[in-house]
Amino acid sequence: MNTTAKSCATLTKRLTASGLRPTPQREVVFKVILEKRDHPTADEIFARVKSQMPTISLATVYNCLETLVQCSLIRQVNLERAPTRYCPNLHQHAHFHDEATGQIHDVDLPAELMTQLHDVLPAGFDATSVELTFRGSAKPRPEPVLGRGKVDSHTHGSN
Amino acid sequence: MNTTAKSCATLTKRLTASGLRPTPQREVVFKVILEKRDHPTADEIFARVKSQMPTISLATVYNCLETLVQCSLIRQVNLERAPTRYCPNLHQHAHFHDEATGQIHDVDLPAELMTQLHDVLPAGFDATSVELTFRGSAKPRPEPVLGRGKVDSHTHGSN
DNA sequence: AAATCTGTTTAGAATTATTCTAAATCCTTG
DNA sequence: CAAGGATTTAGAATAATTCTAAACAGATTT
Repeated sequence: MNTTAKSCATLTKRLTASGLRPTPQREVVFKVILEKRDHPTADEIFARVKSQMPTISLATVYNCLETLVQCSLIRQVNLERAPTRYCPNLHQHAHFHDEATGQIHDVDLPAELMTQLHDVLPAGFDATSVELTFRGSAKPRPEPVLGRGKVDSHTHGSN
Repeated sequence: MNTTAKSCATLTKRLTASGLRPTPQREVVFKVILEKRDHPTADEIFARVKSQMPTISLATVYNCLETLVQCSLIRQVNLERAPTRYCPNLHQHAHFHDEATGQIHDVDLPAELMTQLHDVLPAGFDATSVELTFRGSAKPRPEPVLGRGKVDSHTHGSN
């Protein structure tokens, strides 16, 4: 079973579980996001999708994205005052926004740190989600990975 | 020296340090944000400011806010797809966004945790700022403060 | 198969926060 | 006082997103 088929199965499962239909539009939007593992805006996704399905409308892309987010198949990333971006990486991770290049990098968050983050909340505060964003600049690294932490490999959990 | 006079002095100092002028508009916008320590939008600030200075324009409020943010006199808070909010609390803190009420609460972040956050970044990644936002719901607490952490008192550093 | 029903897609209009523009005004300094 | 740069202002412009209402699709019932 290849990745596309697998993710398509996941999509169908999640959608039907919520009483929603696995439409061709939803499939292609999801596929496009998984394919190129960056953090595209709705417009960029629209452009990529149109080459495969020229009749799709921007409104549909927005609809599909909302659905996919609701089904926890993708994540939404809100930066500054910029258009929303979408992220296929479902692992717990933070975002590093390189202000020089505009690029967004995923940064792994150790489970231990997540625990500590939640412990920072006073009693009575129940967080359903945490968003952590760094802003700054990243030096280009000639070597693969040599840091203290590591940049997430963007895998879409196979579970 | 009362708080208003003090913060006004800070404002003047910071502005002139950047070659900017301490105008009445900038003063009143800053004052209004310090007065009611919530997280107002530009529109809300505009409304509050207009009662004191009826001739001010919304564009000016936006201009002033941008200036104040640049001088690190206030902080900008970006939530979801909602209008930008502004925050007078300059302590290192996170935000808790109560989805039920729409309210935003400041949450203190221990310096120790900040260090750990920065340590999560791979080498070559230099963060100039960190934004941490929790989303969820907060149970109303009848008692003052009883949590593990504590809700920030919103003070505007007197240094 | 026709009729129905619900969910989905679509194009385009509408909304809305924010930024831009260009003119008027205000300070500061010569 | 005149000149010059910064600031304010009203209103227009922009741009991301949402809304609307009609068309469509696919499953289910008759």
